[in-house]
Amino acid sequence: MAERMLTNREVASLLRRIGDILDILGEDRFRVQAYRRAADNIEALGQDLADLWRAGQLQEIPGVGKALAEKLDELLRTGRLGYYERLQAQVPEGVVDMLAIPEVGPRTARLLWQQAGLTSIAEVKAAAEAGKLRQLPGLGAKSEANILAGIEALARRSGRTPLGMAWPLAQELLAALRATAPGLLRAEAAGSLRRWRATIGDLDLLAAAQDSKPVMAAFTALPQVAEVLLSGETKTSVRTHAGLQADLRVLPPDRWGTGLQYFTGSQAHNIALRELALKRGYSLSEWALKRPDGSELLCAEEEAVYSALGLSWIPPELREDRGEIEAADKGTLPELLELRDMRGDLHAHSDWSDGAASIEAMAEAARARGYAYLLISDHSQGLGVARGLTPERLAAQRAEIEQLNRRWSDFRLLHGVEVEIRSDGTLDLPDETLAGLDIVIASVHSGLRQERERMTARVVAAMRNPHVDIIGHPSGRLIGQREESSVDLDEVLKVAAQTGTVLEVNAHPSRLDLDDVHIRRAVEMGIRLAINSDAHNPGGLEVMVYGVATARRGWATAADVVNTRPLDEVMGLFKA
DNA sequence: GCCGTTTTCGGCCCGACTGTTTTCAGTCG
Repeated sequence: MAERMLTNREVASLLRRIGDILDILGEDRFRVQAYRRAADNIEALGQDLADLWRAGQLQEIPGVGKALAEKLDELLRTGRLGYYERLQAQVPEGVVDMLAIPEVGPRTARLLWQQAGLTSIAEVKAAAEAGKLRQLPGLGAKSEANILAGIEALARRSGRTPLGMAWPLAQELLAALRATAPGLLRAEAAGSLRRWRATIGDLDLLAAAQDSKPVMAAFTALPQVAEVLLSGETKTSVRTHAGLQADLRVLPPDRWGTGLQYFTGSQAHNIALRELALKRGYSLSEWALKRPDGSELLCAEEEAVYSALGLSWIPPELREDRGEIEAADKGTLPELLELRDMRGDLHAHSDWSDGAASIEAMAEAARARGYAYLLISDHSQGLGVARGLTPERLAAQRAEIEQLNRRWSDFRLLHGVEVEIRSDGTLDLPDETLAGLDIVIASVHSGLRQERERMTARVVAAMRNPHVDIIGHPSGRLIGQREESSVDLDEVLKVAAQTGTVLEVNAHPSRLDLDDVHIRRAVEMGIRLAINSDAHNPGGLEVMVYGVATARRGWATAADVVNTRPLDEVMGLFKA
């Protein structure tokens, strides 16, 4: 067995790398796609690939057949893959890296390598600057400039943008477009924004108008636009001053349904849906459902697209080709959780620790949202930077909360704490203190770089403490800033299923932790979730919408989430 | 490479846009 079991992500990235090399070598594109598809599905597992391997169930993963199962077996058994190593010997690493340059695909990378002898992005840049690329067959001065611009964009780009930053930007662009574009009938965000993915590549916007030209003109004239990247009759791409790329597609209103369906994606969902359409006698594109005789079935609404294919409408959050089409076909899609199902928030801070507002202000903000309860869960003593609370200050805080609770008949403050899970796995407050609180969240904030076994043991120890009710932001990731800790979430889920510990879906857009993939696995395992804002000021409660969307991406229903329940049920749940 | 209520062989989504082309290849989503 390998010294250290490879993570799903590491395996997926190796498979993608194989796909890239095969692509550059000019292999059959469906073989290339097979590696990429398998990589996606392994990343979407939510449980350790190694577990499936031990159970002999690798081929149950969609897109993994006999050949890939054999390769995965070798990889998991030995930590190496001979096939990959032989491929690596054929194409220099720097050539594979060139695929990351916008405008450079497999054919161009191969051309740059074999015809010009370039083997790294740096060499391509130097050659472009020296005007040597334009001499290559099929490339001209414009291509050379585009490649150079692509390399610069690559260096500038910091990867995908967190949902919490992209969403407001998209709304701003849409509002500006609605205000200025002549003849605009509808305009909405599509793409990964509409699917509420945790991170966004480009902003995908869709508009309906009889005449696209004035809409395109208004779009490129928006003050947010820094540069027009490409513009055609139905599609325009721009770079905004914020650095994000935004794509606008314009369609006539009677084709809005197929257009929105197409532009929402995901690509994998669209491919699977279009394959199904072919089986059911249609060719599906953004323009229409086309019958074999060439006649078109136009769909002004998205529901009509799915129903024409015999499917129930699929919520955008589920459109990742992870079984949603089969479920829609059988009529077994889950009734997803809605924002309005949320009756309270079980993670909020006040100015007793590192929050910015009084308990009273936080309570009134929660009441204004229509909540029936709010858990005040300030940090514990060990987190010095957050002015964490000692047992004595917690007792004083309890008195204030009891005082405030006399005020309302329709709302209740709950008293809790977000207790530190210390490096050795012990908790930062004594059991007798924890026993006196309504709900205890246990979280890791320090020692995040511990190795996997120790980190996992810490969290598991906390879960086994009978006073701990919820594990806060279980993976510790900060999107775009910090990878998740080394904690073995697979093990955490297994223990949660035993102990009944609730796992948090931290709704802050920089966390979204648990992520969608592990939420889905938790739901399958019957683990209860709490979707919490982790608010540090009254406005912070508003991030709940991101947490709900992430839970929806994990196929969660209201029944899976404890803070959809009324106060008495919640209290009963945590007392037990 | 995978996959199968039309197939175990022969399929594998579909279209927009650009650049370098005289009709199409490459890239992207």
